Amino acid sequence: MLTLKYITENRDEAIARLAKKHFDGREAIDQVIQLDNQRRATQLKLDNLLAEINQLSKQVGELYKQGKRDEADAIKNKTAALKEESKSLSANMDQFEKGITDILLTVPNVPNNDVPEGTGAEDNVVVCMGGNLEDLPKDALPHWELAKKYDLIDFELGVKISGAGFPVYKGQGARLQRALINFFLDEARNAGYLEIMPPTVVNAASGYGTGQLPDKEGQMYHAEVDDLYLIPTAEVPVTNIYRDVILNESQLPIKNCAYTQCFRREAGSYGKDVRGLNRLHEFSKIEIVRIDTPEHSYQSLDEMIAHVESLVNKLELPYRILRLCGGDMSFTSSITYDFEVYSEAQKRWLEVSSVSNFESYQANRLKCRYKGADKKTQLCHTLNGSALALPRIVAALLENNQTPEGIRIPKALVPYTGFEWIK
RNA sequence: GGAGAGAUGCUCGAGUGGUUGAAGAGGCACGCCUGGAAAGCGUGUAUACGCCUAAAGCGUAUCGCGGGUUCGAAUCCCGCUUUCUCCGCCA
Repeated sequence: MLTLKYITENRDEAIARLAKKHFDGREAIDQVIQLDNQRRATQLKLDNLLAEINQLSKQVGELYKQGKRDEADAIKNKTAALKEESKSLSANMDQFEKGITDILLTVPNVPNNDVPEGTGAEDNVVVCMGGNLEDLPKDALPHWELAKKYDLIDFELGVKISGAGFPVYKGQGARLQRALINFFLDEARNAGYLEIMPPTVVNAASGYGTGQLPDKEGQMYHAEVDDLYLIPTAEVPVTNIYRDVILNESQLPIKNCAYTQCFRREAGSYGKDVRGLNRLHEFSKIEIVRIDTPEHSYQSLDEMIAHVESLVNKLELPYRILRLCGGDMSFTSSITYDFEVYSEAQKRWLEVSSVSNFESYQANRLKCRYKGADKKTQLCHTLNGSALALPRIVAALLENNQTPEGIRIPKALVPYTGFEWIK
């Protein structure tokens, strides 16, 4: 969430920047400012009152030591009234603070100035294109047909075991999954990321830390008996490593990567978007996460984009990079770049990665701070990106590399798959 | 799942009702000393919020978390979380 300090000191700027996300922040921000004023006034009163009580209590101790019981009892009566007052002031404080937090949780992050104006996907800006668009024969098959033809993925079997959106990978299909996971992890490690294997279920505090709760509650699977959530991305457990942590500036930037299965309920999805591998309830993803200083976080973002770009290049996939417009960005992001690969057989672009800088928005909820050379403690910037999500990469690989002889595996991947062709 | 014992600052560790934000030791930082280093000596070493234009300073809160008792709680009581030991179960 945005910091109270930013909102109270930059009211007009915050409102103007939020407008780019098509969020009308006027009411929320003015309410926050008003509650903050009440909070300050109340704290001043409360602090003074508590100081008085502390003073009197010390006197009581002294008087008892000196044996002056009557004087001590007189002061005791005095503090009783003060204490009643402090209780009600303290209750007010809690209310003001809760009110402020509740509102701040509903206010999205302010977008970076480079974020383009726009309301939806059609307004995103293509900043870069790469790779070669393959010429496929007219009878080219979509990946769900190829998966069946070569017996790589069994969607119906998944329905039987779990439900729609839980495919079963078999034979070369399963080996391709494992190969991609290892390939992506090795590439990340070579780029300096520390490999993490985190839990795939998290508690509510972690959900709040990265912002999945409360606003995306319905998108996560929830194990109610134990009040645990299945993670929608490794971002959640990995970023929460740094919850309530004060780092030293010399540790930054922190670079972590993790492979996990990801679980998404995808309530409300339908149609061609969910065909085959395009949208699943469970899928594999390698995530890269960085914690950095405000001064360096945009260089980190560039490095992350370059890393993801190197992956799609090595996989020989045609791709484009989009800078998302204000209307298409996520709630918590300050700036987001999407990677899409082209699926020749489906004639559409498939999103395979999303790389974002959250600036201090996530860090503020996480209380992830660092101490610089000047001994000052301040909020970190957090960033993350997929590097990469498997299903749509698999879809594009199968579709774009289909030939009459079988499906060709890109060179970079062969050492991992152990086979050059899917036949 | 059952029984018992713990949880104190960067770390170790003292503290069982009254200037205890917290002894002592270690670590770390800075300074002195030294040709240089070690040793030694000195100083400093949490976070959040508030007051103040700001700094300095002051106030409040924080000894796993949340509540309670009390004029006053790290210390007493209740609930929760978590760690360890033993028993049970188990990949």
